[in-house]
Amino acid sequence: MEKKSYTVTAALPYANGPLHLGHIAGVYLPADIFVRFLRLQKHDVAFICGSDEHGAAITLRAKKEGVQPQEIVDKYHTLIKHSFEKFEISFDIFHRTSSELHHQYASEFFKTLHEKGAFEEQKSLQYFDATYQQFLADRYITGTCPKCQHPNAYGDQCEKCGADLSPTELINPTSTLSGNTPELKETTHWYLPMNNHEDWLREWIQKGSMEGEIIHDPKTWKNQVVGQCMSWINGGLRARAMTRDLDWGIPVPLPNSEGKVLYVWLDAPIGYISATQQWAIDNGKNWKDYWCKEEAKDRKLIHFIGKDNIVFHAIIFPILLKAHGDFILPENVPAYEFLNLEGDKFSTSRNWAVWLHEYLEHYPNKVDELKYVLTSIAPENKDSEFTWADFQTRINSELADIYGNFVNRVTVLIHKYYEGVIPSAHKLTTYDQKVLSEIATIPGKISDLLYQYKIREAQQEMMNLARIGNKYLADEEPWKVIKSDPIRVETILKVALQITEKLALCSRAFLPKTADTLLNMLQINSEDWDLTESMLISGNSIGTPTILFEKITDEWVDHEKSKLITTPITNSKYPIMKELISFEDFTKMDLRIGHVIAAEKMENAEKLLVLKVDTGIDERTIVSGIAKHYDAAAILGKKVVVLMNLAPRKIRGVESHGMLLMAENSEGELSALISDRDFDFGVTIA
RNA sequence: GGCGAGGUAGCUCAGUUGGUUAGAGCGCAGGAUUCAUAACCCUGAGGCCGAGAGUUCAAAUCUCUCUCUCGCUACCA
Repeated sequence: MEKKSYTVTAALPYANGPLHLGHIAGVYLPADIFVRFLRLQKHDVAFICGSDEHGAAITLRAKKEGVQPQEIVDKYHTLIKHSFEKFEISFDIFHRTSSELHHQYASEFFKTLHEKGAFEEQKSLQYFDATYQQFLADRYITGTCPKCQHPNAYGDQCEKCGADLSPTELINPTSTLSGNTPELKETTHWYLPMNNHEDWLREWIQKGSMEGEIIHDPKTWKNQVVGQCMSWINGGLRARAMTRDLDWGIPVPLPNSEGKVLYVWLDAPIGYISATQQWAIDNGKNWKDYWCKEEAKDRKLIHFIGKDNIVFHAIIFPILLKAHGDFILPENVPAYEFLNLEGDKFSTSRNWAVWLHEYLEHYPNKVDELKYVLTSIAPENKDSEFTWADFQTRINSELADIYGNFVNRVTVLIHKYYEGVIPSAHKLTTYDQKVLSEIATIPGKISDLLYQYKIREAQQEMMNLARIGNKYLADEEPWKVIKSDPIRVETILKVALQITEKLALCSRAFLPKTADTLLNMLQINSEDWDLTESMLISGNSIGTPTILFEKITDEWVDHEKSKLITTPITNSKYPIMKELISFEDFTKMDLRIGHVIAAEKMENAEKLLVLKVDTGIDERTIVSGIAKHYDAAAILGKKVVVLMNLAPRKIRGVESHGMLLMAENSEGELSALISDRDFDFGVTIA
């Protein structure tokens, strides 16, 4: 039984930056093509998206720019929404997680799970740092070990005697944040015990079955998705805390949870549901028809995402949906790989990107061109690459030369011979019939491919219509036949126009603007994906020929490439100044020049070096995350600035006493600070 | 470090359960043509299918080792 209705989501963009072409090619454009196609197939579809506006990264960005988090999310929500509109991504709704409705529903969702016992609740007395107004994780507390009297044991463990501890056992506990004595307060944490869900997840992902019933075909899922999920499940899922200590987000809707918000897992994906609710309210629908088991029995839920989001959508969100009980589970999670740009990864921080809003501002009439190119290189099964030279080639030698030129040839000929009036067909030759039956198969081929999420190949099939058309004209040579058999030419051009018609119809999923132009010209108005009979009416006149796609010049390519290299970063690359501190605060820091007398890379760690530093008063071990910038030999013998009196901390099993001070530039590169007068090690800095 | 996914013509990518001369588009070369956006049409040349070993009558496809790329994850105060 073929299901006839769909709820399609596209990953919520995070509202702390604009969209670039990588986002578009790997999520939103494929989803939009799929949805446009489904609508033409007369499926009942809701296409849902919105901006994800919570989380620590946004608060950090707000601090950096010196504004409130709300300002950040308002700015980017608006920018992103407008970009999607101009690029004609046909969401039914583009909502936002900072909305009242979302807050309400996410809270309700949390409460339902809570009532059903989906969480493991842990009440405990936990140390609270009054200065920082936050609860302290175990490792942020040090004190004297009750077993061996070691003075610097951690809240979870004493590495001197190896004892497992809890923070309340420590004698003289100290907060490593403020250095003050923390106070004990009662707090509650809610954990999602994912380990309890391994069995059904395994069956659901590998076999597509739930409680014995097959609900999807796992063969249609991408390798990468099944592979990564099974690797997580086989590795053993762990309980994870569902709350965070943060003041920006959805407050945990339970007592004793001040200062806690719902973690992203219970926030962002619920945004799909709350967005659907808003849309349903606005359009007189029942949102449950799109999400709930009872009401949406035969509905397919599809999540379009990037590959970094696989576990989130194929394991965690399904657990939440199933634990809630009312919901259907995703039928597929088409995950796309990443798009690169001119040989390098897209990078927001390095400004190595083509920003969608800038493209749309400069080239508002080149929407379909960009869609064509991005679909051609959609990263379906592996990372792919965008270059401006390729952009030019694809538009010039494919879109313009094959598609645009074919349409132009047909319309010019009809104007030349019939003053723009559609001629009648007479007797069809076997070649005419062969061509007509060939083009009749194309919508079905595209359809098969799109149901398998193969949008590049599907778009190729659309282009094949133009190729067939060009070949038909070359074979039939109406410009020659007109001299000997003008009646025959009427049939030839009618057939050529039928190819154009089919091309226009198939283009609606991929190149909506172009399709509109063509259908308008041909005076065809159909909401169906395919037509068994042509709707062209002989005697109607078609519009004047226009150039559908202009060629991209070398200057354009050079210009865009040069912009990539020289564009300065939009926001200042210099972080804003931190809060003022008192002189007393400053003098608390003990800074000295140290001499690195031993250095080795820590095993099994990418970024860590274990250093022995002579500080004049002692030789101490410091673990430093600089391995990407200094290998052991390069730092050995160097004089470095050491923060001496930072509370010791165990890093991957090695206790680190103090830290090296490093300069960090906007690229994230590090440089050791060395005194320019070559003072000996051991001197103090003030 | 652990795990997952990739490495196929100059470029962007397909290759279904291992089976005869490894495919497409673009680019390139030659030819034909002029209705058309110096476009279209025909023909052709380009691949040690990342490296090495193994299983098999047969391997791009299965196994192992290595290597490069990307993602997730741990660790970077």
